[in-house]
Amino acid sequence: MAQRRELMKGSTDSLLLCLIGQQPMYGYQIIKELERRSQGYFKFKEGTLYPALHRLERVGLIRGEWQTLPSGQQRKYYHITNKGLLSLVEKRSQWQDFLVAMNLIIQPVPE
Amino acid sequence: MAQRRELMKGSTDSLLLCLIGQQPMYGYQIIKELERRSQGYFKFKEGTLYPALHRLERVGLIRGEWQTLPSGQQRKYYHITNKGLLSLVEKRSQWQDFLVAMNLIIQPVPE
DNA sequence: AAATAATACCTAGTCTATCTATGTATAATA
DNA sequence: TATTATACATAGATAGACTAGGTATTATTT
Repeated sequence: MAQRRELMKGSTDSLLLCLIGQQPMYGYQIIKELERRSQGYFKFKEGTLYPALHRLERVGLIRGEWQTLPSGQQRKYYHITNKGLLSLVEKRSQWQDFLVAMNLIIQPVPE
Repeated sequence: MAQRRELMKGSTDSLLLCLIGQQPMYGYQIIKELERRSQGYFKFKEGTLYPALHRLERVGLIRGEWQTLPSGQQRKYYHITNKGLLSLVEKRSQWQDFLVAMNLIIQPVPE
C-alpha cells in the first residue's frame, strides 16, 4: 500500500519550491536537507527528486545553473523564479485547504 | 498539475475507512457525505470511488453487502471489518506523522 | 406525457508521479 | 585498496485518480 509514497504525491513540488525558495540548492543537498528538517521523515529517492526538479524547471518554476567547485566537482544549483515564488504562495494555500478538509473528516468535531 | 488530485493519493483510503468506520454506507452516499463534511472540498469521482472500495474490500478492510429497498432499488452497503478498524487507527497515525513532517518544512519555525 | 436530472452501480483505458535499478564519476574514508 | 559518500541522470515498472463511457431506476420539470 505504501501510504507514505502516496501521501507524498502532490506535496513534493511544494516541498522542493519551499526549500529552493529560501536559498539556491542542489539536488543532493535537497535530499539531505529535507531529511534533516523533517527529522528523518522525508527520505527522497534520487529517482523521485531529479525528475521532479527537471519537471519544475521545464515549467519555469525553478532554474538550474551548473557551478564548478575549486575541486573541479560539478553541482547544479537550482534557483526559484518569480513564477516559482507565485506558485509557492499558491501551493502553500492549497496545502492549507487540503489540511483543513482532511481534518474535517479525519478528526470530526462533535456537533 | 492538478495538485488536489495528487494530494488525494494516500488519503483516499483513510477518508473512506473513516466514514465507513462510523456507520455502514453505500458508494453514492459516501461521495455526497465526503463533500458535505469537507464543506465542498472533496468531490470524489465515481471512477475513483468504486475502484477504491473494491480495492479495500479485496484486502479485507471493508465488506460490501447488497441491500434491496422497499422500492426495489439496490444499494451496496459497505461495513468496516476488524482488520479495517486496526488499519484506520494506523492510517490516522500515519496522517499525523505526515502532517507534522510537512509543517516542519512548509511552515518552518525560526530557531 | 416526455424530457431531464438525480440516484446508484460499474469499468476500460489514459495519465502521471514515485520508485527500482542501473549507470557514470569524483572525493573521502576505512 | 576497497568501500562509502557525494553528485547527477534515466529507463522501465507500479499504482492510483481521472475521463469517458455504460446500465438501470426514480424523481422532477417542462
